Amino acid sequence: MTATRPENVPDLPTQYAPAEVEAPLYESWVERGYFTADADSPKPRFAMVLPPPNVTGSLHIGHALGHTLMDVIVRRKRMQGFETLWLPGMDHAGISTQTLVERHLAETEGKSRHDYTRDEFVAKVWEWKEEYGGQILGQMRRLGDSVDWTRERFTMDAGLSVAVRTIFKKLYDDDLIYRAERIINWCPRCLTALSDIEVDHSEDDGELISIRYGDGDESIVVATTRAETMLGDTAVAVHPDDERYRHLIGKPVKLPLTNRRIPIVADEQVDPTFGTGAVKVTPAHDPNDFEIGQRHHLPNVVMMDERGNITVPGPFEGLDRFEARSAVVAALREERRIVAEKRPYRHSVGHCSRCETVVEPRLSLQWFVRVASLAKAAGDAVRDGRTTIEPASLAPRYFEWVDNMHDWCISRQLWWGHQIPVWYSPSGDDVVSLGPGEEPPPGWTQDPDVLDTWFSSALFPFSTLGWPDETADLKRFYPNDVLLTGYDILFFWVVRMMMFGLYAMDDVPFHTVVLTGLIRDQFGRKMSKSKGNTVDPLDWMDAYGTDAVRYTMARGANPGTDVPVGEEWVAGSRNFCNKVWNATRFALLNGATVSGTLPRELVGPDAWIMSRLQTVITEVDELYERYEFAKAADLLYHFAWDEVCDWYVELAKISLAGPRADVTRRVLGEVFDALLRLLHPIVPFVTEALWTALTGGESVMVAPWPTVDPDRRDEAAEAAVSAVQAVVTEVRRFRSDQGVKPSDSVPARLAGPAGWETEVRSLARLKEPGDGFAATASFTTGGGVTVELDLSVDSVARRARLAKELAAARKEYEVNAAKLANEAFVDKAPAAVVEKHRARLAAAESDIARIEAALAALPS
RNA sequence: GGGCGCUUAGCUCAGCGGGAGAGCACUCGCCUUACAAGCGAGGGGUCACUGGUUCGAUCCCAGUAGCGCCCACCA
Repeated sequence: MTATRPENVPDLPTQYAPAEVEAPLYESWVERGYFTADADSPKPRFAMVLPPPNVTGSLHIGHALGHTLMDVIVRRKRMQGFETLWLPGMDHAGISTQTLVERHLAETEGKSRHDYTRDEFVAKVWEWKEEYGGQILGQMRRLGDSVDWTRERFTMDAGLSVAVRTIFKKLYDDDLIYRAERIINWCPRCLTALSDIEVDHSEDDGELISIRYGDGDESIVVATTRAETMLGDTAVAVHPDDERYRHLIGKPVKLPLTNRRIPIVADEQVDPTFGTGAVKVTPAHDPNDFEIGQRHHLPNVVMMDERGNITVPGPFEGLDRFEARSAVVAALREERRIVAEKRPYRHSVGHCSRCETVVEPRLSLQWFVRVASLAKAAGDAVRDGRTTIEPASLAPRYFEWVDNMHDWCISRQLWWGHQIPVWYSPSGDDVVSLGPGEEPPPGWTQDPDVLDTWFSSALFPFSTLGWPDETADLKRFYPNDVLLTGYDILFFWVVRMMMFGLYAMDDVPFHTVVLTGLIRDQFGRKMSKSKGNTVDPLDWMDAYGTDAVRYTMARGANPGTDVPVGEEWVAGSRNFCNKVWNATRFALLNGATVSGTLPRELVGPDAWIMSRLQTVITEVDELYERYEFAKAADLLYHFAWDEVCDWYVELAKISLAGPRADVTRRVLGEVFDALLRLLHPIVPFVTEALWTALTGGESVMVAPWPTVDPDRRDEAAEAAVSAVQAVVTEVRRFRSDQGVKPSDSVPARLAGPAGWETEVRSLARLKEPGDGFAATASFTTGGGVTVELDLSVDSVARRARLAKELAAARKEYEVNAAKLANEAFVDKAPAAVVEKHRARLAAAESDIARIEAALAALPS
């Protein structure tokens, strides 16, 4: 701060205060329209899909990761001159929202959904949405998301509803949607069907009960984990080649606890090696049994209602499925029909992904998407490279899913959602699907069910752009360029967008799928409420600033891998922001400027840092193109801190006091201008505050992305500074070993590195030898620079250091000597490698000589 | 049962054929006039184990032992 303070320089505090800086910036960006895409712009375009958060949601740490990375991508593209569109939206989230509003109504009005008509209830949900929904949108602003708010959409809004009806009718007319009675996953608590992927499987403790059906020679033992479903058995199946049971095939057997007799059938599906090799068949309550039932024309006996209560008349009627299980087992035990019981028996059990209730396979009339052709197309698009998955290692997961996909159950027994656009004639015999604006004949009634939430989410990449209308946006921004999302919703969403995008638009919805990992805690553990290790990103933003949170996210994001985060890391990121703040503050206080010509020829540190900058720009670009966020963040961190702050700023302090001060002021301006622009996508707020202060420009957001100037590369300058760094570090090590205080300036004589003596003296705190200088200590650096100092030496410390260096040098010598003594190595290794080891051997040799001489010269 | 991946410094992770790296943590010394949210210096690793390929392996191959994730209709 010794330099004269330039006029009109903003007065920056010595500590970065995020709360004061961030708040006004975001709204000013929005007001100035920086986020708004222009469909008519002549610029190349870049479009990205935002995974629409649930209307019920609030920003969690996973969003913080995804949104940060997406914002990094889109901010860089914008600076690179692309017309960027990042379209925000929300998902109506059928089951979650309905459940939440039901709970809300119970609490506030003491009423249940059934106290209202369907229309009234849906109106209540909309009221709730207006009042409480969309919290996350404000939080996205806080995080800095540069989304185009003028195009915000909601999956239940009018336009998207038109898209849903349009594609439904198209699929229906193409025979790709059908209604059928199938075994589906049913949640007895949510009272709705679920798709396969809305069921989570876990290994639970159950029981395996072996039951004797029939008596005497014609009896047969079956094993089951669900004893209660025997009330719905309509057969026993065995493998056709199983000698043990061949004589029983086709014969009836009496079903215990009932008056029914059921046939013993032969079916290939039975595994003769499992249990007794005989299996009870309950076609209405098990998907496998249903298939067996179809093949053998067995009746479907439904023995349970939609809540999981037994409906078979008799002693078990009215019991729920779990009560019935023990009651049935007890009754069978009474009749001495239990042959074996294994408890606990661990087996896979499906749970509702929403409420964890054990899912009940249930025979039910539902709507399905026939996925075979759609999934094939989705797979082919990735196979032939029209869409690429980053990282490629996650592509097998995608293929595994699209190649083995079951038909998708899309009907849900809910009120909140897109009602299925199908109408039935009064007799129920005729069915019609109607597109938008089409009216059903009088007296026809609409199917009461709604569509799976993911049905409308799957349309997001084009429904939000106006489809089915041929809008300017749709022509301009479809297909999108990038979709970034967590690998956990690859199946839920990515695959379905691929299917519907290819079907409706005849083109992929996006060219690149970038998959991120999941957030974990600082010990790499999954975050969960039960572990108590969850974090709220907003708390961290309050404590350390948004940029610190964003930087932490970017720094952890290696492609496709999980991202551990911890509070100390956020603090470290905050420190980095503060470092950049103060370094820029230094530049400002010393008159850094971006105006005026930068001389073609630079010398000294100015030439060096400009050369390094070119390399950094090149490397950062390469990393971003490969979605290597962690490495880009790390590279910029080290360039900013280690090179710009620790060396260039210190060297600039020297030139600012000399004749080249004006050039250095200009280079300082150039370097910080570029550095702030390079950092902006990751840490938009602090860079905006600093960049506008430094340059007086409008906004770093719309400043061009730095490009490489090859003429600024200067290998000689880089080599010179490397040599200076080596000498300075050696002198500092010597001082530290010798216990010299940092503030003590030691008289010293040195020659070299040529032309850099002033810099070395300054950085190593060595002063010119005055009258009466006595060289009481000296050493020669690895680079051959001899430094003589007026200093009394602690021989013990010095000897310890030299001994350590000598050991290292000797080891280096031996390793290289051994290699070079190996004829096979010299023969077969590339010449350059051999040469390198020769050079290392020579260096080690001279180091040994130098260190031994220094040791010998030490007083004993 | 299928598929994918991991094991590198105390912790979390990069590196992936020719000299073991980062952040945090740790030790010592410093309020050196941008920054103590800082500065300087330092310590710390038979790169899970066993074989193989190679002139050369943390890196490639095989096996072993742990750990993790995803998918699947095993009663």
